[in-house]
Amino acid sequence: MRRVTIKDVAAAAGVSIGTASKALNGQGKLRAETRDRVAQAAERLGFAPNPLAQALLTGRSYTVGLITTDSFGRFSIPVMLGAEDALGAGLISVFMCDTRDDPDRERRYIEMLTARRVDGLIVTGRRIEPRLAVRADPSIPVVYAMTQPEGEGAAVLPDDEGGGRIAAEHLLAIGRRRVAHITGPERFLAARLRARGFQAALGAAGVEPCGAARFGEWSERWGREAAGQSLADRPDAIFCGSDQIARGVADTLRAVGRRIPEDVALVGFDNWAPMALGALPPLSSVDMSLEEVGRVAAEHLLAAIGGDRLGGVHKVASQLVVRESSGA
Amino acid sequence: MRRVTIKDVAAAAGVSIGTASKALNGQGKLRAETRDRVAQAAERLGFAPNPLAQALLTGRSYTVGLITTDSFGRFSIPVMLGAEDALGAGLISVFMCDTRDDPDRERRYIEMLTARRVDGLIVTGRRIEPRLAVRADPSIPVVYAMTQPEGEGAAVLPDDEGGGRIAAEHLLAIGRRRVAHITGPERFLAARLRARGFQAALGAAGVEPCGAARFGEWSERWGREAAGQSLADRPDAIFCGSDQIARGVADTLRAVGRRIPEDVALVGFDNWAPMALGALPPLSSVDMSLEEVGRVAAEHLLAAIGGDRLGGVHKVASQLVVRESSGA
DNA sequence: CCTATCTAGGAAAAGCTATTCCTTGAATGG
DNA sequence: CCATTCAAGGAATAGCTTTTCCTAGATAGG
Repeated sequence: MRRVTIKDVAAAAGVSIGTASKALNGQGKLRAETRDRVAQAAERLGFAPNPLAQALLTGRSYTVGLITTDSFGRFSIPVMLGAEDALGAGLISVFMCDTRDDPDRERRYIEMLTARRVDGLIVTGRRIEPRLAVRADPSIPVVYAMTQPEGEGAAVLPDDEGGGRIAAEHLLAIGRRRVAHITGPERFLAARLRARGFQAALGAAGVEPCGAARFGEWSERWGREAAGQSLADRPDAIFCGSDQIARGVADTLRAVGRRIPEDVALVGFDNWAPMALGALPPLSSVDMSLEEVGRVAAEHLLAAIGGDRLGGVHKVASQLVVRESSGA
Repeated sequence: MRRVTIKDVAAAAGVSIGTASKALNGQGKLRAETRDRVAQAAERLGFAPNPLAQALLTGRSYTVGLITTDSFGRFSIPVMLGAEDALGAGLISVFMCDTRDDPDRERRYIEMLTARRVDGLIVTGRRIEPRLAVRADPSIPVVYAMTQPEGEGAAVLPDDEGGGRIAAEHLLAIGRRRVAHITGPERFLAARLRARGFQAALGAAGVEPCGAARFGEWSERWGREAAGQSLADRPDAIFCGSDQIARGVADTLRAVGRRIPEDVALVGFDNWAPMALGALPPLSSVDMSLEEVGRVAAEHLLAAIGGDRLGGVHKVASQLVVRESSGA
């Protein structure tokens, strides 16, 4: 049960194999009648060109490598889905590569992908600080999604600073003036950016932050603990650096009898559905639109593959999803 | 900057290209000195064979398709990581395919993968009921991971029934005799299996379940609600069908002043780290070893690619992770 | 010394497609 | 009527590797 090749199509249509190729690709000078005959033969035989042969000949494989450094964690998944979606629409297949932050694995993957003649690379993963740029054949375009490479390199990032800003603006808009901030480790760039956007928005409204930003961990435990400390400042709203933190905060508030949102409004970050929806009450949260980040990254990559020069950093706007923890 | 081909190696070593190939692959009859010369030339030039050409010629591409029906959700991710891990060790690359449960997308992916001459397929995804078998070229082996196909087909599944059993056995072992069960929708095969294993283990110990199994949703909200109902039965332990349900249950127990685990012990299901660890207190939970499921599926696939006949259904044992919600 | 056998390695085909260059026949223009 | 141009399609090449088959030389045996 051999697969049908263009040779079979050519024979069935009574033309040479070069002619069959031209007919199917709309190239060269052929009579319309001939084109039709070839097209019908191809249809009848169920012909599909062999991508391997095409790639070998043309140098374009219609594949890209999707490299993640953090084992497709909670954040890279949506990015990767968005990317795969945008690429799939362009009929490009995706090689999945999980480097686990191991430079050696990364090197091997890059070699493999280069050997397989991928048309481009998308690199994604957790970001603490700008990551080392992937060292690949410079002729193959690379787009970073959600991570920023050192030095040069095209990147698509969520807008953490903007996310902090819209959270603050929302809390101000619903009338809160004593707004505290509890967030993750300060060594995370994302945590610093969110805090900066948050403070900038308060400052623009002439409001002082309610106590200094509390940096800690991304965990519920830290949320519970920090909320306890924060209560001394008598906040009427708390902006949390993650939904997990927000849940911890909510636990403590409930335990001491503060009502959410009447006494203290709460806004989380990540809009992680099972966390945000399962909370009591359901959490307002900033959504970084990670799928969109992936989609945009893929589009940039497609443009680069198409020959456009790659640009610098592109930020995708975050969006606030309002639920009961901050009114609504 | 052309890539170096075997032709370059052959020229550098002063042999024909066929001879170079044999030298590099350990085939044919060659003098040891010649082999070395070729090997050194290849090394010096940094030669790596073109997988496209190899695949075109031999029909083996050293790629497999990884198809998920549920957008690489929380359950398919670990499976896919385990599979990728096992395959990567075998130097096989993975095409990522997200069908979103759309038969049309699935068909297109299968076509694409077949055209690209993948050596095999792994199908994974949410499982409510046995899924329709993927209709692919019967010459290419398929292994289902975490989903079971209708009729024939090799599958690797987590052991839901065993998971229910070990949860019950653990609760019995710590002295609980009034054990209730709150779980997800009854239409999920997994929910029914867990309940069955749970009841079987109780029965084997001569213990009556504390009230009938409560089927509902996989959500915290359902956990809160069902826990309220269940309290009338005065349970001293509750086995929950998911960690989310367990968290809801914990909320209610706390709200009515029942201590965990002193008054009521709790065991969840999934061992979903952020949920289980963030809970108050941290949850004991059944871990389905999904990475292992993926790994085993990949190994089965590799065996099938290697020519072994594919077997039937293989179950991977679940494991109980004990945390504070049930003693320890 | 001649033939059979073995060794080392070369030539060529197969796997499949896209493109460049040619060829052939017809049509057009002078 | 002859030369030129154009249309239609064929032949061949490139892209890269592996394997089969073959050849040339050497060695061994009779």
